Amino acid sequence: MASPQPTAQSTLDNLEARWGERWEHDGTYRFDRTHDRGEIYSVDTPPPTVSGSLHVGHVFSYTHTDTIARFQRMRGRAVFYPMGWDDNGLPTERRVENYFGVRCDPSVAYQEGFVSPAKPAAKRQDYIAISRRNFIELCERLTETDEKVFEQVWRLLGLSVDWSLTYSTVSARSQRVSQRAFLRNLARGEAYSSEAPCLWDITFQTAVAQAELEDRDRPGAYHDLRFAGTGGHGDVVGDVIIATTRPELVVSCVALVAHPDDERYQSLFGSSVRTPVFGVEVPVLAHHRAEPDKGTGIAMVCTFGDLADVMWWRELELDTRAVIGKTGRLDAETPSWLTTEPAQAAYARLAGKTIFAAQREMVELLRDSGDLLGEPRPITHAVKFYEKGDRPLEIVTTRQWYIRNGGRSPELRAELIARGKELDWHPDHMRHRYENWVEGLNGDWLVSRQRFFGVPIPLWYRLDGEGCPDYEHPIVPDEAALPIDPQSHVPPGYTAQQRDQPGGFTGEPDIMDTWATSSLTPQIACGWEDDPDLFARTFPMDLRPQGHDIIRTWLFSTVVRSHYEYGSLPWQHVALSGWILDPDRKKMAKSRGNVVVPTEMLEQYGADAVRYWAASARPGIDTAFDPSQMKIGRRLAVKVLNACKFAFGLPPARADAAVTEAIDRAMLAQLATLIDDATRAFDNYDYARALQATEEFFWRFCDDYLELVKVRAYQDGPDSGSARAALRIAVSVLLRLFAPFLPYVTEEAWSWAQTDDGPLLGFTAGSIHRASWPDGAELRSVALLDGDPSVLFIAADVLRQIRKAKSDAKRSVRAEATSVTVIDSGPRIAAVQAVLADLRSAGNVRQLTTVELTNGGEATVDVQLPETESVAP
RNA sequence: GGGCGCAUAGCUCAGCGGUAGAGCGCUCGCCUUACAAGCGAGAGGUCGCAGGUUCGACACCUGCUGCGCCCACCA
Repeated sequence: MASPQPTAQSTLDNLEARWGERWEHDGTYRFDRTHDRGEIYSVDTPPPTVSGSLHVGHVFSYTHTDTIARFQRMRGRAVFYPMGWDDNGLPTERRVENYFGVRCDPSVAYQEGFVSPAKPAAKRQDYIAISRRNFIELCERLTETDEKVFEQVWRLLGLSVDWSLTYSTVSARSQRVSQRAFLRNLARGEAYSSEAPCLWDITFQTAVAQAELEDRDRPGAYHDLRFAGTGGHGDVVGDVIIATTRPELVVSCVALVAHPDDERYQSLFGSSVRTPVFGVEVPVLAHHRAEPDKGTGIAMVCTFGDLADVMWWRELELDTRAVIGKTGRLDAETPSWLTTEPAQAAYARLAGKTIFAAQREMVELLRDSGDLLGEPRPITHAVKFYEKGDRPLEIVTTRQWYIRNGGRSPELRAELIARGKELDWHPDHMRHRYENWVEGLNGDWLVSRQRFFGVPIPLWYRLDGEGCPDYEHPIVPDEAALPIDPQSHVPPGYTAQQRDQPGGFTGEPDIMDTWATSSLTPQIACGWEDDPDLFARTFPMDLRPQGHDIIRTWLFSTVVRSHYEYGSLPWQHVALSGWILDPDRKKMAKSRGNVVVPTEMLEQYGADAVRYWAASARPGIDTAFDPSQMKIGRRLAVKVLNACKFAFGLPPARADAAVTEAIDRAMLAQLATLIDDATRAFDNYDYARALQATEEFFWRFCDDYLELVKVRAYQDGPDSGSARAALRIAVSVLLRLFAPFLPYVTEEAWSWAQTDDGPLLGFTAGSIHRASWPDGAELRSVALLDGDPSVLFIAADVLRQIRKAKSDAKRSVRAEATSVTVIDSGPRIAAVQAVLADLRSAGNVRQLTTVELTNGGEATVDVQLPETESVAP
C-alpha cells in the first residue's frame, strides 16, 4: 500500500476546482459512441429554462440524475448524458424585455447595430419598441451569457455530463428537428389548423394550451338577472331568473340551458326569452350537462364566458355573438345583432371598455332597467389563468394550430394511456398523474403561439385575388431547407415581391409553443436524421428525469411525439424528482422571494455536502431545504478523507496477504451484503436508499471495525496482513459506493492509492468515476468469504460495553481496564475468543476472560477499572 | 366531485409480519498516534384513530380523521 502523499489533505478545500479541471482535461465523462445500444445508457436531461438563475430545486433534482448516471457509468455502460438549454419561449422573452428595457413590435424596421439603453425604463410602457429581428438578437445574446453561468454552476456541482453534447432548443438544429417533426405530423394528419374558440391571455396576447392552465380562487359575485318571457308559446311562459358572475356578457348571450329533467324549466324548453337591456331573443334549451344545483339551475350561455359555454355552443349548434377581442376589451363597434335603438344605445356605454369597467357599467344598466334582482352576492370561485399570467383568461375565436393528443379521440387516448403503462415510473405511483391527465383531456394540443422568440411554424399560405389566405392548403417547405422562417424566407415558386399581395403568398406569423420543441428533446439530443448512427445507438433513451409538476406537459407531449414518429416510447424509465420546499413547507419559488442561491450554498458547504443533502431525499418526495443536512454531508465527506488517510498511512500490505482473521472476514462478508443492497437500490433508481445503506455501514465501519483492528494493522505481527488487506478492500469498495454521491472526496482519496490492483477488489489507475462498480458475488468469490458476519456485531457489542463502563466512570475511552469478563452463550463466546486480541487492544484491556453460560443465566460484560487516584472535585 | 400520496422520538426522515431505528437537537463524559469541524455514553416513542386478518401487526385489509398534491365544463 502506498504511503500517504504529501498532498493528502483532510479538508475539502479546493477539491472542486482541482478535480473539475482534471475531469475536463481527461475527458472523464466523455461519451464513447463506439458502443452498441445495449452497452449505452442514455439520459434525456431536462434542459433548464435559461431565463434568470438556477435555484436550489435545480441543484436538488439534477443531483439525483447525476448519481444514476455515475452508477451506470461505473457499471460499465457508456453514458450518454448531454445538457440542454431551453432558451426558447416566453420566459426568455420576458427576461429580455426587462433586462434591456425593450419590447418587440413586428411593425418596426430592423436597426443595424442597435444598442439597448444603459438602464431599462422604469415602466413597461416606456420600453423601446424594436423589430422582431433585433429582439431575437437580444434574446440570443442574453441566453448565451446565461448559459455560461449555468454551466459553471453545473460543473461546480459535479454533474458528470458530457459538455460536448450540449444543445439549445432555439439553435438551428433544434429548429430543424422541431419543424421537421411538425411537418411530418401535418403530412400524417396529426397536426391541423382550425378557427375556433380558444383560451387567450390578454396580457401576453397569445393563445394558451390546456396544459398551461391553472385554477385560482378569485372573488366574484352572483348577479341575479331577469330574462323576460316572449309569450307566444302559451300563457305559461314567464320570466326566467338566471345567476351569473359575468353580467357584462349578457350581450353575448345565445341561449339559456337547463337540465332536461329539471321540472322548473320543463315548460320553457323550446320557447325563447329576451335578454335584459338588449332585448335579444334567445332560445331556452335542455342539456344534460346543466346542473340543477348551480345558481338558479338555468345557465346563461354566452360566446364565450367559460369552457362550458364552448361545449354548449358546439353541441347545441348555437349562434356566435362574441364581443371580447384579443385585447380583453369589448368591441368598439356595435354588434350587428343589436337591432333596436335602445339596445344600441346601451351598448354604446360598454363599447371599448375593459371587462372590469364594462361589468360595472352593465350592472348600472341592469339596475336601471330593473332586471338586476337584489344586490350581487359575493362568492369566491375558481377562475382559469395562464400559469405564467396574472389576469383571467378569456375565450377568443382565432385560427390556431393543433396537434392531436387524444383530447378528441378515445382511440388515440387509449393508445397513449397504453404507452404510459409501458413506461417504468420511479416512483411508481406517479403513473396515476399521467393517466389522470390523459383521461381528462378536453381538446387537442394547441401548439401555435402569437409570440416572437421561438421556432416558427414553417408554412406559407396562398393568397387569392382578394388577398384572402387559403388556410386549408398551406405551402410546405422541403425538409432539406429547414429551418425556415416564413416571415423572411420565400416559398418555392414565389418571389419576395409577392409577399402579402393578392395572388401571392403570406407567411405564417405564429411560432410554436416551447413544449412543441422541448417535446422533442430525445430527437434533438440523439441527433435524429442529422446523425443516424448516433440516433441508433441512443434512442429510445433509457431515462427521462424530470419534476412531477411537468408530467402533463413535458412528459406527456414527449410521449405523443415519439408515439407518432416511431410508434414507441421515447425512453424506458422516468424518474420524478420532488420539489424543494422552504422551511415553511411552501414550494420554493422566485415569486415568493424565498429562493436560496446555489452558488453560495456550494461555496459554504462544498459540492459533495450539497449533493449529499440532495441525494438523501427519496425519489419523488418533496423535501424541505435543510442546511443541517448539508452540514452532515460535509462531515461525512471529511470523515471519508480521514478514514482513507488512516488506511493509506498504514505500512503496505504484502501482495500475497490473505484475509484470514475471523473479524476481517466478518467485515468483508457484511460489505458484500452492502454491495448487494446498494446495487439493488440503484437498479431500482432508489439512489437515496443506496446512499443511506452505504453511509450507515461506513459509520459503523469507522466506529467499530476500524477501532478494533487499528492496533493490529499498525503493528507488524503475523496477522497484520489480514487486517491491512481487508482494509484495502473495504476502502476501495466504500469509495466506489460513495462515488456517485461524493465525486470530489472519493476521487481525491482514490488518487492516493497510486497503484493498480486490478478491477475486482483493489484500486485501479485513473479516475474512480471510470472504475468498476463493486460486485458482491465477486467479492465473496475472490476473498473466499466463508466469514460469519455476526463476529463483528458481537465484538462491537462487547467493545460498546467496555466503552460504557468507562463512560459511566467518566474515564477516557483509552483508559485501561484491568479486567473484562464476558459471560455469554457458547456461540457468542466463540466469536469473542476469535477476536480476543483485537478487543483487548481496542478496549485497552489488561486481562480479558470469557465464561460460557450454561442453563440460561444472564449474559453480561463485567468491566473492572483501576481505582482512581485522587480526582479533583 | 374523482385520483394519488403522507401521518413513526422535540425536528428531518428510514423501516415494514417476529422484543421500535438513524441523524440533528438535548444530557453526561473524553485531547483517543485517521478525524475536537472529532470520539464515547445516555435520556426520549401506546409507530394518527377504530375495527379486522394472524400464534404474532408499526408493517397486511377495511373504515375514519388530519395534511399535502394532481385532475375536473367553476352558470
